[in-house]
Amino acid sequence: MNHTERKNEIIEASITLFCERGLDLTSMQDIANAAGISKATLYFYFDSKAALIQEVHQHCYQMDVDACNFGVEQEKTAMDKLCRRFRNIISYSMSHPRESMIEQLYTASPVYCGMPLQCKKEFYADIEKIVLEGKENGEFKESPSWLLTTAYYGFACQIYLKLKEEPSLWNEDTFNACTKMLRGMFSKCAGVS
Amino acid sequence: MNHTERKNEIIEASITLFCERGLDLTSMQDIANAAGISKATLYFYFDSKAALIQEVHQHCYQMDVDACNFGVEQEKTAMDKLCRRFRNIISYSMSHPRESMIEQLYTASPVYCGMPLQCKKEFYADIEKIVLEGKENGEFKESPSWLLTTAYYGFACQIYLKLKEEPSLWNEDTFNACTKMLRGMFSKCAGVS
Amino acid sequence: MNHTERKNEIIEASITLFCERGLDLTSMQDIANAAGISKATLYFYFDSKAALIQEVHQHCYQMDVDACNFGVEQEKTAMDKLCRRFRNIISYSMSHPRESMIEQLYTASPVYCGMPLQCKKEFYADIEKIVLEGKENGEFKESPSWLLTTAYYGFACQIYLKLKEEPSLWNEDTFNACTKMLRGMFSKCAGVS
Amino acid sequence: MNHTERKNEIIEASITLFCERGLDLTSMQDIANAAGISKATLYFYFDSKAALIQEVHQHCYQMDVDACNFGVEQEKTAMDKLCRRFRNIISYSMSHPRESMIEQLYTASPVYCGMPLQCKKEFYADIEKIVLEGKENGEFKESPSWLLTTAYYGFACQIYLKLKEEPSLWNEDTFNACTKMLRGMFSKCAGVS
DNA sequence: GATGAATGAGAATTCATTCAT
DNA sequence: GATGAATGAATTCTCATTCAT
Repeated sequence: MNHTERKNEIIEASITLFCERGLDLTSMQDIANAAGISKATLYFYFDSKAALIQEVHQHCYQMDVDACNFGVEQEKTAMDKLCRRFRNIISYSMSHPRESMIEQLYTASPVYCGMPLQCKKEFYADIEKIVLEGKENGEFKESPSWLLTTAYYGFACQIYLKLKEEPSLWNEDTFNACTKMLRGMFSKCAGVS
Repeated sequence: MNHTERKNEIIEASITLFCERGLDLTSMQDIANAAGISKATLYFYFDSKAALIQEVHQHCYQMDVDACNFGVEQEKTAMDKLCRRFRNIISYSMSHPRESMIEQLYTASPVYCGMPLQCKKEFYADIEKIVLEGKENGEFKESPSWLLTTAYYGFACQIYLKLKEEPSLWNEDTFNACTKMLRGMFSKCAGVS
Repeated sequence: MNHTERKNEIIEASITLFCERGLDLTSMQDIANAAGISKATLYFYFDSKAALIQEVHQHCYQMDVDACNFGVEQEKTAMDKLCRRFRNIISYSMSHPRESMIEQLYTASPVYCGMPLQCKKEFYADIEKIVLEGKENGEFKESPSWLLTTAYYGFACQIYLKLKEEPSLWNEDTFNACTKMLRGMFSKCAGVS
Repeated sequence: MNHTERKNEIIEASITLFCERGLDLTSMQDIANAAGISKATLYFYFDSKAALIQEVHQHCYQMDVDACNFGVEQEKTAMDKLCRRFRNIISYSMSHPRESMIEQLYTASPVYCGMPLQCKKEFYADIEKIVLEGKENGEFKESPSWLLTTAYYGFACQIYLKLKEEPSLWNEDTFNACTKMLRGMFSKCAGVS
């Protein structure tokens, strides 16, 4: 096993433990044990616990960002892109509950992540790009783009949290109901009643 | 100072520290120091750190629930109730950032709160009641009530997180834009385009 | 046993261990064991190892300063004062070898004591006062007072180190030979040959 | 670079680090980094940290011994030899502060050097030889030769320590004042007043 | 010759909790 | 009610040393 492989193994073990006990209550000893190496060896791969957490989060975050963008560009309308992206978010999160949780743990920690939204920059940028596109071509409401972006993000995250607790709710009907709500939120004509 | 007053003082000190360092990295000694009492005395008021965290969260959660429901019943339509409730959420959170953060910290912790959504039961119940009312009287979409409830909750939470980082964004225009989006999400006629 | 007594007990235990193994190779665990308390209790009395070392050194240094000055003021001539002081230095060091060694260990450490001579300020000041007195009343050489002071201090310290390794050398004859040398070093009339 | 050159490079790096952090708080890793080699390679050149310290000290000590004896034999009187030696000591120490400090660190350590004076054998022997010569030919006092030797050594060492902190004090006047004191200490006729 | 990888032992320090006073 | 004193267990991190390659 080479350096990178061993490092990934440690990251994998860390992810599992962090999800079970949280970042702070998981000790380096716990991680070393789970990875089948000594504590000292753990420090050979990561300079400190903070550095390990950083890398673990980066690993999970990057997977998430990539998964969410998959196939989005091929959709034609901005609305279709948002919906595709939504499906990606949920699919990825449902199939990677541990990685998703790492992101939540990291984001929630006042110690490791001071600015919750700052540390999700790429996410916000990717969504906002679609929002701006939708506003420019007249698909979307006149609402400020930060608001549309934030609303979309909150919608998606919360739906995921719900589905995580009751996975059986995730099916094509649910997805359709979600897109209907997204259209209501974003489409120019909607909500003026 | 009587028992309850002193207890509240400890809770206040805890809230501040928990926000700065997180639940796990704040020690009982830190709290005792901040409250101006000895560590041993702290244990006179709270059986354990877990119990203290529990009470601190309960304190914050209850304030939040009460603040969010304020005046909601007096609104006529379900939509108006949701909007009123939304304004309450944001107003309360903006004026009580520490208490709001405690809720986030608690909810995010896999140790103290296993089921994130379960520990927000009242919240969900209160929202769902309005949602059901709206569906019954034909105001709202046919979407499953759990979805409407979840979407509303995610929308509100995320908007707050954004406003927390940029408080100047919170004004009447923003509120109007939010209600427009909420109508789009919930109103029967919207988003069918 | 009250706080101060227990603290002194810890200092005593520390002195012994530091002499045997040096400052850095004596662990807080070693000290706790020797003092018959737990490591955590040790930290109740001293904030850190550095603080403990500081206090241990201060304790030893103060004893030394006091012992060396004993009876010096009652001597008439500056030369007699220097000789009396010399006898004090040797007597104290011979009867307190551990405390003397602590001073050497501390002074020699680039970590704990950056400026060796600075941390012996009182010593130098006490000697220099006598030197200046001797120069003013014409007893001593015209040599710079820093030189006389330094020479005296070096002389005394090294004699002690020798006597420590061969204690049987310390007797009245030796003392007389020493005073003869001191007179040679300091007296105006001497060394001009 | 051959074996010896590389070894000397390691010794050089060690000297610098030992002076900054002391013997015990300098790690083999620190030294390897400073020498630009891996920790494992370091063990190719030195069997253990103790062996490295031993060699580093020996290196510094030998330089010191050689420098101090330079030209001494060519002086005629024992007194001139002592003075020449004194100048050598100070000159060497001032131009090799790191090497001098290594000797102090080593001598002060109860772990590496149990008998401080024993480990300076050559020094003592070299000085005592001159002292005996001076006593035999009637130049020096009748004082025991160990005392004269020790006094000389202490005088020289302490003057150096002072000059190290204030190098500007070292000039020809100071040297003359020192020789005057040495004469006072050693010359038969002096200090009998 | 050189080094990446590994580790057992141990370092300083902290923590939640207890209890006699 | 309040606290000084105490501690076992755990935490992060380091160190000298080894060995297969």
